[in-house]
Amino acid sequence: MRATIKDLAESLGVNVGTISRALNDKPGVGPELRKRIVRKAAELDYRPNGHARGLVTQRTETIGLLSGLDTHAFLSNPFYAGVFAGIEAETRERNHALMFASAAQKSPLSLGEVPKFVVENRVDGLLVVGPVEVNVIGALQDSRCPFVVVDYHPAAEDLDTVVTNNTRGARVLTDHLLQLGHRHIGFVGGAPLDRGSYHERLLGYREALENAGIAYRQELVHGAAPAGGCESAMKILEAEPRVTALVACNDVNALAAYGALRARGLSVPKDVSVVGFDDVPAALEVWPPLTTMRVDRVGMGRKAAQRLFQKLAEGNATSPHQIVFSAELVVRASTAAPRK
Amino acid sequence: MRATIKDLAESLGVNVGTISRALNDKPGVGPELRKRIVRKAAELDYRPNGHARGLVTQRTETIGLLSGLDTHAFLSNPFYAGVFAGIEAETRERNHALMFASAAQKSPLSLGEVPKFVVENRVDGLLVVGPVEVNVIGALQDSRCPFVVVDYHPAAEDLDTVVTNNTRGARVLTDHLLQLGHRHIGFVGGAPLDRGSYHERLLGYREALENAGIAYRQELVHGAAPAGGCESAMKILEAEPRVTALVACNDVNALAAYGALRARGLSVPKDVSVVGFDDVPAALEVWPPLTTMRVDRVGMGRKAAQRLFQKLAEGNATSPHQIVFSAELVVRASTAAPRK
DNA sequence: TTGTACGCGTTATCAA
DNA sequence: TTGATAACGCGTACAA
Repeated sequence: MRATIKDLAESLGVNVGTISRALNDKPGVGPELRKRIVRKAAELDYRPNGHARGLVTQRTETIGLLSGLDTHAFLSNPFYAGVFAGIEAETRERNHALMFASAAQKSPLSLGEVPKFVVENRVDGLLVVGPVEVNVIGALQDSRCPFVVVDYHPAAEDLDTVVTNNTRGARVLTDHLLQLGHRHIGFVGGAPLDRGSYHERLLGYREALENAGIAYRQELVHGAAPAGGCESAMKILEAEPRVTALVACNDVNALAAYGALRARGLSVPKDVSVVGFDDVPAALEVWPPLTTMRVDRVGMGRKAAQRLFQKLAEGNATSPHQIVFSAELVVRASTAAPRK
Repeated sequence: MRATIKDLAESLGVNVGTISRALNDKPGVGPELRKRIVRKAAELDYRPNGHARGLVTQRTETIGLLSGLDTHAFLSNPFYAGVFAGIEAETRERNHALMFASAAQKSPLSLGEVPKFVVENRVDGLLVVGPVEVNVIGALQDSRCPFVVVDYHPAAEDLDTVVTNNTRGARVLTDHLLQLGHRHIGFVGGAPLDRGSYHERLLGYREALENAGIAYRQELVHGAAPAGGCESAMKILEAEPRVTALVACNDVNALAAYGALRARGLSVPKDVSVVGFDDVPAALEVWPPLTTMRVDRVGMGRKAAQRLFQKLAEGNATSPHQIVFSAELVVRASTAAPRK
């Protein structure tokens, strides 16, 4: 059994209150006694019990990370893995612990329930990563637990968010293809496509087309299942064989589309150019290396955590910030002028 | 402010003890009163405070996940992502929360410090995933916090572990190459290579070679940095241009080796066959699809969590179990007979 | 069946 | 500067 503050007090013949003050660097303890207490604490390997402390201070020094996606899908996506890593780094540096939970579709959380660790007051604040059901956002607001949303910005909600400029990014990518001379350009989607980042990227694709005077065609847009880029690309090529370029909602789906093209005997970029989004490590390892938008995913995670800590310090009363990260076009070998 | 058990008691005119019994399904409450209490609790949205409960029960209904690697490296590896997902699923189904921390090289944890959430009694048990410093294992044993190690088995320690049969797997892979007729086979390593899974895979590679009467050559083995498969493959090919096959310590490094081969104008599998380990999703998406060992990583995570819960139930006194998962050879298009 | 009261390990507010 | 003691919110023996 680990030593408690009481053991420490008894072994030194002083009061527990004094121990507490000494170890928490509060005034009101003689320098000599303080020395003795600190030494004895190290000797007994005393560590304050988190629950007891949390009970009285109402702070847990813990923050929660809530994924909008199913856990496996979340972690398999290098983008989210980077955000997670950034959050973890910032959290660790501030001496806070990190809890994880997922509010995926089918889970009770998606019905507007708040994660266990929130209702039980075991986290000081929450980082919501990725598209979550709107119910969840509502429940969170009711819970009065400070939170910041990363990579998602529900329309018409005034929240603290950290997002990428998705629409602009997709427009830049599509413009790149248009400038190369492409006219028949498909969009390989992801799930969900009706909201969140992929939706915004679809919007950017559409904007770029319309600016170029090219009609938006529903049948050139496909994708609902997570990591279903291969299937989506297949469907697009069936619907319109003249397609010479594909904009994918992210790198993972872009690389999956490579497979579909290979299966049809089409080569990248000679027959079809492909662009992705996120610049995941694999984008550089495949052949041909993928043209994509680079996003500072670790930085986004860090920034979101920083904002959350700021809210915690300021008492959750500050007006919401919307922080936008810009993505940067990285041209590689997966894009070229269309054939002939 | 969230309602406490006291609020609930007062609003019903009964005692807090009765409330506690009613809500925890303990005997000693009349069915009628119990009904009223349950209804009122729902009405006030009462949830017991985790700290207060943890303080008295000495259980937190939380388990910790400790990564042996740096967080980014950990999450970027689909193998570990799968283990994480399995752990999360099992944990969630048992109504426990999950905390995450990393005991990477440079962190104070690696010097034998135990994670904050362990010393503060905020987790009931711990899952250690991947190769950790031996100091950490020692500290954990001293802490008397029940734990299970996944994908790592320190030599000469009698621990609860869940691992893959790495040596056998690498032998199977190498035998596959030998049967195809390869004689000059390199090994693309990873970090760490002196212990843990990659070390065991190296052993299996070595065993297979020696069984086939082929001398083990130090210069055909390279790799220390994480995800340094490209660089390692380069060095091996420089050291011995006659190499016709590469065994990689995992799929991620195998795919990185593809890049090195492309850079030298070598084609897979015509010039050089490549095999990986883990069967990550990308192994199927690249060209050519990778011959590899399939590992049930989600199952390993689940199993480890199950074992941990079993230990918690049985009071940590049971003798350690070593659970070994077998990997399965998946032959795809990245392997063929050597040229000529 | 219900109520009382103690204790879990801290921090914080008083007195001394 | 130090000590005593009351919270914090809950579970649980024990008494009624």
